[in-house]
Amino acid sequence: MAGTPCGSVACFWSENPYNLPVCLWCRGLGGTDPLLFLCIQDTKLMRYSQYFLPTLKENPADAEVVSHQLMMRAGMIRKVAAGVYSYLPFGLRSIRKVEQIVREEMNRAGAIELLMPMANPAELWQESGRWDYYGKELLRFKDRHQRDFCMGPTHEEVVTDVVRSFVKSYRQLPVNLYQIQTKFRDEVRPRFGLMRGREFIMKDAYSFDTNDEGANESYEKMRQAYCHIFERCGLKYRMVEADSGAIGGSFSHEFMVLAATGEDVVISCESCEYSANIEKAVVVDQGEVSQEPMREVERVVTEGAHTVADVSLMLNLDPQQIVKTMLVMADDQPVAVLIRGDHELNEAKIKNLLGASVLELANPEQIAEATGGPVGFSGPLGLKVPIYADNAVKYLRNIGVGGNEKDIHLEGVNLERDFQVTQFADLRNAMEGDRCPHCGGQYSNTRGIEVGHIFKLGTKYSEAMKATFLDADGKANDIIMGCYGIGIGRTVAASIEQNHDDDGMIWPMPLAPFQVLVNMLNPKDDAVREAAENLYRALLDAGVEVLLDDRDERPGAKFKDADLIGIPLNVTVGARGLKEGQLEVKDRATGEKSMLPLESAATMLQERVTSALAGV
RNA sequence: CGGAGCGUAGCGCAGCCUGGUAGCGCGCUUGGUUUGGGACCAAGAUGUCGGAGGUUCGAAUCCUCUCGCUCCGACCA
Repeated sequence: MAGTPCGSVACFWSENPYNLPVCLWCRGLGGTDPLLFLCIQDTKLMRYSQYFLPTLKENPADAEVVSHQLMMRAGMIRKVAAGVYSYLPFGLRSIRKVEQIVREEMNRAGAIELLMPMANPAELWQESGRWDYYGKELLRFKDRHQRDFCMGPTHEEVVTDVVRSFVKSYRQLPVNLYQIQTKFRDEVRPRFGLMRGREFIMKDAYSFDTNDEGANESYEKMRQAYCHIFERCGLKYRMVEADSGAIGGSFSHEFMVLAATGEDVVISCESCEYSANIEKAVVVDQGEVSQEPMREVERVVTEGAHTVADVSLMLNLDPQQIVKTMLVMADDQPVAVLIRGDHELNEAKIKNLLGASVLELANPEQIAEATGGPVGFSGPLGLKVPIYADNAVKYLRNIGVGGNEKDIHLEGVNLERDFQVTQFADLRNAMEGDRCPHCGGQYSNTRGIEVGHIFKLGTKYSEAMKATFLDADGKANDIIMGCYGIGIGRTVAASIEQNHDDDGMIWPMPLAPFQVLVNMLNPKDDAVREAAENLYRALLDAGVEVLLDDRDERPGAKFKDADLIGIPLNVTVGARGLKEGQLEVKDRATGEKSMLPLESAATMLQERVTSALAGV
């Protein structure tokens, strides 16, 4: 279709039958820069036959979750190593959409973009103490001079170093710096494609304030920006209270995209707005001490009974009447934790209660040493280690517990009379049906994918790294920090987890790699070809991101690919509709089909794109 | 790091137990017929069977080591 180049500098163009300029590089129509005579249309105008969008009919063997499978099948990503991916053109477009939304909202919230290096010198990490603390997740390497480096898994050190070297006065604060950058965390077990990779794109922002009030304000701004971001992405999400974990700091919220396949459990109140990560969700201490008369302690042989379920059967007691004794090592010190049989221990809560930096379940040797008995038969009687108990335990009478010797449990055991507890606390996971601490409503469970996390850090890093400012009185103070992350790739993956069906992905308009797919059903039919090309041009002129499927494939194959790649609006240009002067539009999400008159199709499609973006 | 499993054509897999010609489906190439929901016919191309060593006349197959990958667990923003 393209003519012969004339050889002059300007002649990257030629003419086609429609009298439109054709770029000789990409063979697309129009979209050429009139000054440079170079095609600049790569972002808005695309022909499938010239594009790079290799789809797969079958699911790859190593993809377990839907988002991973579909991203592989739709040619969005390609695995390079465990947890390390190339972003192929179609996938990258969606990544860029998320980045752009994030960038706009961060800028609007007053944050300023910068870019920090992936390779970090060890000195900065030694200064904060995390070189030793971070563990194997930190990918370390040496340069040719044998100097230690690591790949940045997060950038508190680097950004604090930047700020401390330039910020001297309270007049220069507050400031909030962010970047969108590739991180590396050498995860023990990367999985689920982009959901938990080792290398991943993250937006991380860091706020610096002179006082607590300012820091809270910065935090609040970010909280609001995050809400705007996830709303604009068209995702169903919840903001939940979270445990601040290893990063430290005083409070934090997670942003969870709700999806059945989520790795995290979100507890939310059915009656009010309260939502929390299961690690954090408060369990209200309530109940009445049982008035059952105390029985005598009785030894029962419970051969081979290791689990609460086994013991419950053998003792003929409800799991609620059994208390399990779990031995944990808190910074290498053994501690016993009592939990009612039908409850689950919450390790984050006990870790916080003890102020331990490392907490793990005791191994069989440690259990034997602390209790004198084997795993599965631990009990509180006669224990020399501190005993912490969940609140629920204090309301029980005549409980069943382990006997600290093989195949023995005890019945009719009672608090105070038979054993003492060092301290009662909320130590279990919240469950469906528990009471909300704010309004008394009921908890319910949902699953979520953590796509954002905001922390109020305080002075943890500024203190360690001496990032100070002079206040109005000329006195040096530690800068108060906050940090705010968003997993970009994970947000794309989460969107797919939340929006797909058996046929493929269903993009929300704001994240869709293209907004409209024009399916030129039979490219050999002149009328079809011309109508499709014209629509394509018109959509382009209207600023719509459009992919023209001009491949000479069978209709079935093209429809299947269209469903798989999930572009929100699919226009079919075929001989059948053209006879009536109509085009068929299918809404990928609802499957709803409607006919559009040829002349006004582009305008109507543009309106639908615009209103979808506006969230109407 | 503990447990399980898998590496054979671009993708999905069979063959291995019981050693002897490397195979199937999809995809790809060429020609023809087809064209509104993954077409059909014909002809093709594609493999150091993850790597190294060993046993054997002979190894995809048996043995040892090694590398990579996946899943469960532990761990983790």
